[in-house]
Amino acid sequence: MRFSRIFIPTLREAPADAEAISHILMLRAGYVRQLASGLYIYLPLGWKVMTKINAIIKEEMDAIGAQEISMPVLHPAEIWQQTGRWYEIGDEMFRLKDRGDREMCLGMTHEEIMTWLASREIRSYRDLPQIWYQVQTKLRDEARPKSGILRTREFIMKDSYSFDASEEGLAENYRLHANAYHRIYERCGLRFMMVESDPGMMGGGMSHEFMAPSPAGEDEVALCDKCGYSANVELALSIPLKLEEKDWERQEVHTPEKRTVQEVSNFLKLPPSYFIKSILVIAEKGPVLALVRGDQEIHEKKLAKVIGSHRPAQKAEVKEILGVEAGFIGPVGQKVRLVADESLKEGSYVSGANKPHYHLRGIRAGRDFTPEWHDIHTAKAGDLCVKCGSALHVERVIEIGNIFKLGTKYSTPLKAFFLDENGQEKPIIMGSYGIGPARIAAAAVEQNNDKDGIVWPKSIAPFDVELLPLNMSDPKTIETAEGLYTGLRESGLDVLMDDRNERAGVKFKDADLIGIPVQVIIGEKNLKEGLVEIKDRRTKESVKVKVDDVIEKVRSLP
RNA sequence: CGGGGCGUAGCGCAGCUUGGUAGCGCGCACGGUUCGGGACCGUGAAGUCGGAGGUUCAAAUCCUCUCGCCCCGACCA
Repeated sequence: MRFSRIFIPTLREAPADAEAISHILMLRAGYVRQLASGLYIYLPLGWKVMTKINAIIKEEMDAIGAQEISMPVLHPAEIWQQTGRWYEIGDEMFRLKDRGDREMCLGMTHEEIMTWLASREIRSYRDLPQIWYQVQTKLRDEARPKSGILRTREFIMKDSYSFDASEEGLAENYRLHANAYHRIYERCGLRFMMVESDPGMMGGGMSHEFMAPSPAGEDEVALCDKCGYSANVELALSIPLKLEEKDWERQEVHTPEKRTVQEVSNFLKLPPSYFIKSILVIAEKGPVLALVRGDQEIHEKKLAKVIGSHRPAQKAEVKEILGVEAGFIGPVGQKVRLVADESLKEGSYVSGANKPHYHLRGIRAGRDFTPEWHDIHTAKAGDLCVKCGSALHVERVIEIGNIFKLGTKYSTPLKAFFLDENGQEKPIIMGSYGIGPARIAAAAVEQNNDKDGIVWPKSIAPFDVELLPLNMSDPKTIETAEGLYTGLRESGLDVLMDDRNERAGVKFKDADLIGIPVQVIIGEKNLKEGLVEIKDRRTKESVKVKVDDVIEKVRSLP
């Protein structure tokens, strides 16, 4: 492709509302433009990248026997009502009515529709297993779209669904998908990891997420270098560091106006870890007092798994329910439901005395209060691994894919049954598996850039090579560039030639911004000796080679 | 949904406090000089100042409402 004929609107300055590096660079380099919040246009370069990523995904899906199909984006409400998700999912689902006043929605995922298809077409164990997939647009009315194409309201997703007669079959398809995903991300040149994750509203059993480390990510994972334990912090288990045992008598201490753990900690000259943080929340079934060690944070999702959805209590509610103002509350003597983090099982602690301006020192679980025990603290760096006991670290990541074992969550309500060898009717056992190609692209940019722009991994770069004839008024330069342009293309490479009548500096700047991995620089002086320069975008190192050797040299690059 | 910020030419911004003919840089068009890391000179086109209402002789500027976008949080198949 000739630069003069492809639309690449590069910008010298980034639009002020872009913050994430990938967002800034993709705007500046002319890959994408924003239509509205969470809605993006892919320009020619951006779409080429997406096409390459999708091609890799499709190859690997086909390789595990998955079959590509295509489903509508517009769905009748009825099917979603049958699984209950029509009611469970809130504002995130785009809903509308057709001219006949029938309720419809825009597809945010396709478990329902895939299962509907299976329910009509699959009758026998002989029809199983199946893997169906599509690369198709999803719509979700996100509460807060952000970071350019990382979180949008409309996005392309590769979603696949497995259908099996047995749990063993599901396990095999789950494993096949995990392997395929590894290959996909490797081929896309990403640093990534697979971690345990919370199935959330997808339901079903096991699930894993594929995560690309990046400060731009929205998730955090806890990792153990020693044994390989890795999990989203939403469910990561960890053991907070043990405390030196205190041999306190149970005793009230006067703590005037000292309310927060930090204030009392400073006042009593005791580390926060010797305190019990008591937080009152209001769940659907009533108030719950949640307890964690003073140096820990409660993880809302972990707590929600125990007590259901909940909200923090307001100050007036604390006074009314616990009989004491916030700041001096504690578990001892309270009648409300107590849910405590397991790290509090042992040891002697300080908590609020349920009496204004007093705290209680020397309280022990089991003797002074009896809570339900759960892991409700947020795993943090330095905590110990529950599997091997060595220190965990925590990393910020971009979620680039996930895999779920669904079991019969969708097949049962949608009556997707098959007859087994014995003529018994059974629900199909399902899995679902998603990849966001735009997130792969964004993660690739987040992980591969420098002060001058993007440095694409070779496999997903919009072009393989960029030719830079520097002086377009020099006939010899043009002749050489045209020759190489034809030759490189004939050798199977995708070539961008900057044939614009621009100064060298402009071409260099744009080439670095756009980030094509290999640059072939055709300058007048080198040409007099029959040489051109081949430059690596990542290292900025270049070698001079004879014009005749360029094609072979470029093709031999890793 | 809660908190914060911002809407002035394609992009980046100034002007608003203290109301009085809408500006700067980049980009864009044309002419000339230049030509290996975002050139220079000259000429020029381009803006309902997000929108509506109000105050005023007069509103980008003051007031009210509203829409949009970004960030933090909540939420997130």
